[in-house]
Amino acid sequence: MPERALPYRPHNHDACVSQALADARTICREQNARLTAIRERVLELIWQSHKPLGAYDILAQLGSEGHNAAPPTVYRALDFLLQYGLVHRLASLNAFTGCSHAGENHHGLFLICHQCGTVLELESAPVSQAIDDAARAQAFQPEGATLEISGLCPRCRAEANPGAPSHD
Amino acid sequence: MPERALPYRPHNHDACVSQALADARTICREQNARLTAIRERVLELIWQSHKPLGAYDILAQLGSEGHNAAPPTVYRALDFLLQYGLVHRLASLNAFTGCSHAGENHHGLFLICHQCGTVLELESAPVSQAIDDAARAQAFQPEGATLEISGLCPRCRAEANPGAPSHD
DNA sequence: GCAAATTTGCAACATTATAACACTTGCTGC
DNA sequence: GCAGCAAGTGTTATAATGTTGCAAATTTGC
Ligand SMILES: [Zn+2]
Ligand SMILES: [Zn+2]
Ligand SMILES: [Zn+2]
Ligand SMILES: [Zn+2]
Repeated sequence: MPERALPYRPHNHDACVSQALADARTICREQNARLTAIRERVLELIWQSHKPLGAYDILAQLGSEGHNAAPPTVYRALDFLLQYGLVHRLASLNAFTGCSHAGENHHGLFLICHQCGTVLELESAPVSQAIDDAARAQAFQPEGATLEISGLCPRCRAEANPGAPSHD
Repeated sequence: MPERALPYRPHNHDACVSQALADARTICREQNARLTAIRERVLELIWQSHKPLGAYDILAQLGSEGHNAAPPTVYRALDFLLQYGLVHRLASLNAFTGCSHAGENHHGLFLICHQCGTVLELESAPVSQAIDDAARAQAFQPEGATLEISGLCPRCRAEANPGAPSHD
C-alpha cells in the first residue's frame, strides 16, 4: 500500500482520487458488493478535495451534472460507502470525507482545520490505547468512536503567523 | 469540590441536580451572567437524568408544563449554557448533556451507552496528551475536540452477559 | 427467459437549527 | 422616578439535514 500524500502540501491530487477509487473497486469486488455508477460517482465527488462535503452539496453537484437526484439517492449511496468503510461521516460538521485507510477496519482521528476546512485522517495507536484504557477504567466496553479535533492546519497557521518557523 | 457520583450506579440523583444548579449559579454570578428562569429550567431539565436530551425534547417538556416556547427560546438558552460551559453538545447524537466539570475549562471525553443512553463525562490526561501529541506530529494546532465513544456501559454489559464478572 | 433480490426514482415527511423582527425586562445615569 | 439603552424573550417563518414508503427498473441466480 503506497504512502498517502499529506493534504496540507501541494500534491498530485488526481493520484489521491484514482487510488481511492481503485481501492474501493478492489474492496467491493472482494466483498461481492456492487459499486454502482451512482455510488462510485458519489465517492469520487467526496474525494474531489480533502474538504468534507455535505450530503446536499453532493446532491447539488449531481444535479448540476444532469443527474436529477433526490436526497434518498445520495443518502443511500453514502450509507453504502459508510458500510464498506470507504467514507467517514464527521458528526461535528454533518459532512462526509473519504476514508484514507479503507479496508483497514479502524476508527479514525480527524484533524479538521476550521480555517480552510481541510481534513486529515490519522490512525494513532497511542490515542486508541489511551481511550481504551480510560473506557476500561469505567468498565465501559467501547465499540465506536467519534474523534474530531478542530484547529488550525500548518498552512493556515503559517498564514496567520508568517514569521514563525514550521517544525515540519 | 465534591466527587461526582458515577451515573451507572444507583445514586442520589437529586444531589447531582442540585449540585449542578448550585455550580451554575456560582459560575454565572462570578461572570456577571444572567441565569434567567428559562435558562435555569433548561439546565435542570437537561440534568433530570444522565441521558442526553435533544433540543426538541426540551421544547416538548417546557410545553407540557405550560411554557409555550418556540425553538429559538430553547436554542438560545442552550447557547448560553454552552457558552458558560454548563452543558455540552454531543455531536454524534444531536443532543445536550450537563457538564460535570463546569468551570474547569475543558473538553470532555464522553462514554455513551448505545443501549440505555447513559452518558459519562470523563477528563483523561493521557487521552488529551495522546491527542495533542498526534496533532503536533502533523504540525496541527488543536483548539477544540469532539470525543464521543459509543459502547456498552457496565450495567448493560452485565444484562447482556449475566455470568461475566464485573472488574469494577 | 424468469422469479427473486437489489437498486433506484420519487413524493412526502421528520428532525434539527436559524433568521428576522417586534416586544419586554432590567439596568444606568440623571 | 424616569428616559435611554442593552440584554433577553416571543413569534413567525424558513433553512439545513435526514428518513419513510412505495413503485419502477435493474441485476442476479437459475
Ligand atoms: Zn489529495
Ligand atoms: Zn487550514
Ligand atoms: Zn445523577
Ligand atoms: Zn464537561
